[in-house]
Amino acid sequence: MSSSEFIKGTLKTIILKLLAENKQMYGYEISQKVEELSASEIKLTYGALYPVLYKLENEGLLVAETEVVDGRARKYYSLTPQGVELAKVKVSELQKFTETLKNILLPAPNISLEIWGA
Amino acid sequence: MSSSEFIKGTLKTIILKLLAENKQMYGYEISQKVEELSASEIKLTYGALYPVLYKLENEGLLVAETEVVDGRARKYYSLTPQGVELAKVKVSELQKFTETLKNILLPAPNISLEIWGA
DNA sequence: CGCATATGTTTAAGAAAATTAAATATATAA
DNA sequence: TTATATATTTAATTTTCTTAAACATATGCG
Repeated sequence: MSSSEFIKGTLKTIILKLLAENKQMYGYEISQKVEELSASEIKLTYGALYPVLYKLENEGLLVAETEVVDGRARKYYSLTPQGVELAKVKVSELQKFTETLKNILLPAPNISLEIWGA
Repeated sequence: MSSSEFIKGTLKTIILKLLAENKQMYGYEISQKVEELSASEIKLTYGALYPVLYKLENEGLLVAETEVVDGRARKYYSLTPQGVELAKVKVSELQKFTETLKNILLPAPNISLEIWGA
């Protein structure tokens, strides 16, 4: 599994967003969901995903609950109230950032001389 | 100066894009331009900006030329032919990524039952 | 039965990248 | 002379990601 280099810095927000929408998800499910939503463009590495989940849990933004399904352990994560609040803020900030980025990536407008009255 | 956490991973591409458009820029100018284009949302830290410039130079994507202007040294960077090529690729990739990100951040569609023929 | 594949989590070592902060240097305006 | 703006460099620390492996189970295929 390899991920787009661009995802750096946005992974935390993506996880918060998915949990805000799905209430309960486990790590593997999150990675599958991101792959699905991105049409396979983004493939999370577990080495990146799980440490972020632990960190969010440590920060009190997520709570984990382990369940055994089909003989395998699954750790379901869900947002705490603080997590819900932060998800809103971060998603909004990231949306704004993508707009900004889009503007930066736009071809620079050709300043025509007429603007200057010429 | 502090930057948006989201810029991580995209800085290299932003620099390539600005140089593709402006032919010649120096570090300070790049940081000012990004701040301007982002309506002050993104403020590059020099500790992040300059090492990226050195790295791009080492990779043969940029060439630097020092000039003294008003008694102060300025290091102008411009793209090498490889840099020009990479700029095209990276900008295109990042544009695609922002579209993907937008989709992920979109509210999840409510799957209505009628889709299933109910 | 054995093997591959899919499902799932954990974690360690190393590399890459960013943050923070300070040092160096000059011009100009107040 | 003091503050602000311009401009680059770089070191220490922290954060984050990549890569890779280990551990564990279920299922489908030949």
